[in-house]
Amino acid sequence: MNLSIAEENYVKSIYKLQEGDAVVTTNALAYELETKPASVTDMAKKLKEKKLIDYEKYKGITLTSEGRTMALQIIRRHRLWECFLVDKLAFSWEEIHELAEELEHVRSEKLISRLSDYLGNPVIDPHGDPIPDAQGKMAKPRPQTSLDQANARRLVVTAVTDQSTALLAFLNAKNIKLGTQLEVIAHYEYDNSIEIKLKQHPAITISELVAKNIMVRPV
Amino acid sequence: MNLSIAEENYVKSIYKLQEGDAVVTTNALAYELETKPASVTDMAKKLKEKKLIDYEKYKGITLTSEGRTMALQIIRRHRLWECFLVDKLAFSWEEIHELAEELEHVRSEKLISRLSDYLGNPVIDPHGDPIPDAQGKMAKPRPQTSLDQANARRLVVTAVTDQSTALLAFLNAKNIKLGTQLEVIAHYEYDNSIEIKLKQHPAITISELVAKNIMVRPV
DNA sequence: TTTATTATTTAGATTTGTCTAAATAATATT
DNA sequence: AATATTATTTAGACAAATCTAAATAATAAA
Ligand SMILES: [Mn+2]
Ligand SMILES: [Mn+2]
Ligand SMILES: [Mn+2]
Ligand SMILES: [Mn+2]
Repeated sequence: MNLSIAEENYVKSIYKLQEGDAVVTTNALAYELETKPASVTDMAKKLKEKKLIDYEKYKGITLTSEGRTMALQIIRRHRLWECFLVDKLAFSWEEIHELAEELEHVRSEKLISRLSDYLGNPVIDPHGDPIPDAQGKMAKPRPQTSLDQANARRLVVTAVTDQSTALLAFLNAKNIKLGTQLEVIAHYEYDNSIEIKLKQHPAITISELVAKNIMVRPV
Repeated sequence: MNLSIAEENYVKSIYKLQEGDAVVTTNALAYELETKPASVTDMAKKLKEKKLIDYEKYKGITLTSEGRTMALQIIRRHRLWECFLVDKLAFSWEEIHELAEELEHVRSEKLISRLSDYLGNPVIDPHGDPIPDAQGKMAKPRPQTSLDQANARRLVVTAVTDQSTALLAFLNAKNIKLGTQLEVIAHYEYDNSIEIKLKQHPAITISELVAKNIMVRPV
């Protein structure tokens, strides 16, 4: 089945909001896609018709297995293009999401399999997210927690859950990237901010919001 | 001004059919875009409104200088992606046009300038067509003629004017590519076919239609 | 358990890009 | 010059994707 660009964006967003099994609400999807709830309802009917989602009025949306397959293909294309932009064209991680948002809609199995080979068949993208293979299988991410909930002291950054330019630019300014090792110095109860130290850098304090979006594992 | 994908395809096709200065007819454009004349008339009104073409009822279409600028940008993107597909992903020249037809619509100055750098700022694409630079300037192609009109005996292939998979696959089968040197053995008046010989290959006879689409210059 | 609030859907429009069929203009033929 | 043919445009329709405003359902608060 051949999806339009709009349909692909819906399917991808539903996958993202589902996080495994949860039901996706009309409002949440409208917010994610920066559109209006009425538009989501319209599209939900179409996607149901195409058997990509399960949907009953007022009951929310979930992907069918066919829909999930579609989503994983789109995500694969998105993340491979992100790798290309960073590895080959020297873009930095906050610039690539928007571009990949468009490149992901060029549908060609052959193009993507060649691109993957060319990049050395990477399994994680520049934000630390796993890349599905041609069959839709993803490397199960190694156990990781958000920085605000980590209890070990010495940690390594494994992913970033918010790909907004604002957060990524902030992390650039603080020299935090994937693989960066850091040490937790203190938790401040008052605002849940966290003091951390990177090698060769003075200690800095980051807000709870930032900490929630940095994924880490014990080094 | 931001063009839709459909508008970009129209502008590019108009540029192609204009060949410098000629007026483009409604029918010719409909044929080129595989659409209907009525659709072309509708779009012509929109493009005129956006000042990308000069158009008066029944008088045909020409690009304004703004339209030409747009066309050259799209062509630049198209041809750079073609280079990428051949040079980096090892596609062959008959597979790339369709893919570039989609990739060309990802609009990002920065992406294209990085891609161009990455490819070594090529000035001709895999079909021998010149690539406009960021300002829209193209290397004036070295004087070349179609094989059926060449009068020198020893020639080198410089471009192919028809990018159809059918022709390109034929040329592959006959080991003819850009840079291939060949010798004209005979012209046959009856059907205007031409006998040619490539080094290390037996002589072959090619039809007038093929010869018309192979561009050459004296070696 | 009513009532108020929030979430979702429907009704009806709009924009973009396309189409078919019919009308009109331009060009070619007799 | 009249007629036939071809090219182009118009009229009216349609599908996709979106929107606003109004109606309805679900949920929370009183
Ligand atoms: Mn997208
Ligand atoms: Mn990513
Ligand atoms: Mn195109
Ligand atoms: Mn080309």
